[in-house]
Order: sequence, then structure tokens, then C-alpha cells
Amino acid sequence: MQARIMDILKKNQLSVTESRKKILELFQDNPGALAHHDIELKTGEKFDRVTIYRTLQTFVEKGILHTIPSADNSIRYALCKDECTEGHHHDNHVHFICDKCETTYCLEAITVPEVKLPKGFVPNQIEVVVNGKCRNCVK
Amino acid sequence: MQARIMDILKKNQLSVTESRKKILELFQDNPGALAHHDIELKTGEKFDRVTIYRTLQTFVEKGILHTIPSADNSIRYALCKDECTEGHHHDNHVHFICDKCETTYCLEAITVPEVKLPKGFVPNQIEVVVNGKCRNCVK
DNA sequence: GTAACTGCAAAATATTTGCATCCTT
DNA sequence: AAGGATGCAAATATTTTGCAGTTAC
Repeated sequence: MQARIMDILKKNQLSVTESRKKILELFQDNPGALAHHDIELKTGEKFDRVTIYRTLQTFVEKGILHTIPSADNSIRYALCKDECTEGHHHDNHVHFICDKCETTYCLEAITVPEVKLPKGFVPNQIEVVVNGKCRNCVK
Repeated sequence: MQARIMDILKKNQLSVTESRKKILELFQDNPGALAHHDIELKTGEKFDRVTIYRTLQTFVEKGILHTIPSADNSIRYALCKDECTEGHHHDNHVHFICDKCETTYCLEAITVPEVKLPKGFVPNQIEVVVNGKCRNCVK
């Protein structure tokens, strides 16, 4: 686990620091996506808020994390698959946000369906975010 | 135009005030979606920032506007079709955000495709947001 | 006249920037 | 040792809340 984290950092020419290791670890241990605020809590506020901002930004730029759009003003982040490289994301999978437990899942197995656009519109990236009840909350 | 605006407000039991009329008018005149910030600018900062927050919130609650998720921490709002009622939105159309001009379109004609979810996941709402070049920016 | 709405002030929260210090390489 | 990363302070920006005055009905 630790090894994998170091690999990710080194592959992206980032120095291996406490905060980066810890934050990456969080994402690896977590099934879903995390928002800035979650990270602050889960690290026990061990790191400066600013460091978290900068770390997340760096990870997104390097293609280690991707962002998940939401309608509630809190961007969530999730680990990218290996194919992502700097400046080029390939996270064309479906995201699922549970209305009950708020967990955000990256449904890697589900590919984004084709969307037919009107003439003149050229797609670049397609985001699909599904809300509903996740398998743990559908009782 | 004005008549239609009054209709919308009355139908939702909202008193007809300057700010509400003006903001609704903005949405009617605009092809795309608007963020809080856009509205401040387009009204010439005539209304208090707080009033705009409250007006937008009210409109969303009443089903007059819907929100469009985004990955950049700026929620955009767009007019709902008539079928939306208080507490129940039906905006299952595709949203398109232009990478160049930043305009957000509601592609009413394009319905959201079926998405197959893993066992145990029950969908409630599906959001599809496409990024790319719009018909004005594809030269 | 009454309830609803607005504007102002202020609080709470979130985000960004500069800089000195510390850590990684 | 050098460059990069962090933490702190502070500047900005965003969002929320309370309340008094105003407006719609």
C-alpha cells in the first residue's frame, strides 16, 4: 500500500511528504470520493487547510485525482485510474451519489452512454452523475 | 413577456417584486444558464447580493429554476420547463458547457440516456453534463 | 394592516496569496 | 545546497443570519 503511494508520487515527480502520503492514503482506503472538508476531518486537522487546498490542486493537475461535479457547492475528488496522465483525464465512468449516506461512488464498470448532440456541438468530456440510494441504503 | 413572468410568480404564490421580475427576465432573455455571479453583473449590481441568494433559492424550491452541477464550484441555474412543480423537478435533459465561451446550454431535445447501474443501486435522478465546443465556438 | 420581501450589518465560512521556514532530494 | 513544500498571517471572496424598514396585496 505504502509502496503504491510512493510510486504514484514518484511517477509524477512530486516529493514525498507527510501530507501527500496521508491524503493519498485516505483516498485509497475510501471507497468513494472525498470533498475538501471530509479530508480536513479525516486527517484529524493535522494539516493546514492551505496545504490541503494545494495538495488537491496538485493531484488534479497531475492526473492523480479527478473532480466530480455536484450541485451543492462542494467539489468531490476521487482517484483516477492509471490511464490518466498530466493534463489528460480519462475518467469516463459514471458517478453515483447516495441521497442518504452521501457516499460518492465511482462506478468504474459502467461506461458513460453515448449522447447524441445537436448539430454544431462537439463533445470533449461527458459527466454522468446519478443520485439515488446506494446498495447499503436500500434496505 | 412581462405577462409570462407575472404568471410564473403568481402561479407559485410569490409576490411580484422588482428583483424577482428582473431576475426571471434575465433567465428568459438568456439562452443558457447563469451563476450567482453572472446575475450580479447582469443586473448591474442593482440588487443586494443577499436578495439574489434568496431569490435563487426560492425559485429552486418552487421549481422555477433548476441547478446544474459543475466541477468548478459555481452552481449555475436555468429555467425549468412547465412540468416542474414545487419539490419535484423533471429536468432530465442534457446540459452542455462550452469550454470556450463558458455558455451553458440546456439541451431540452436530448433526453438522458439509460444508465445501467450495478445491483443494489437505485437511481433517483441522472445528471448528464457535457463539456466541449458549442456551435458558436466550433469555427 | 399584515405578511412577505428587501437591504444593511455582521457573522461564519471558504479560498487565495505572500512569505519565512522547513523538508526532500 | 537548492528547490520545493508547508504553515502562518492576512487578504479576498462567498454564503448565511438577524433585524429593521419597506413593499405587495
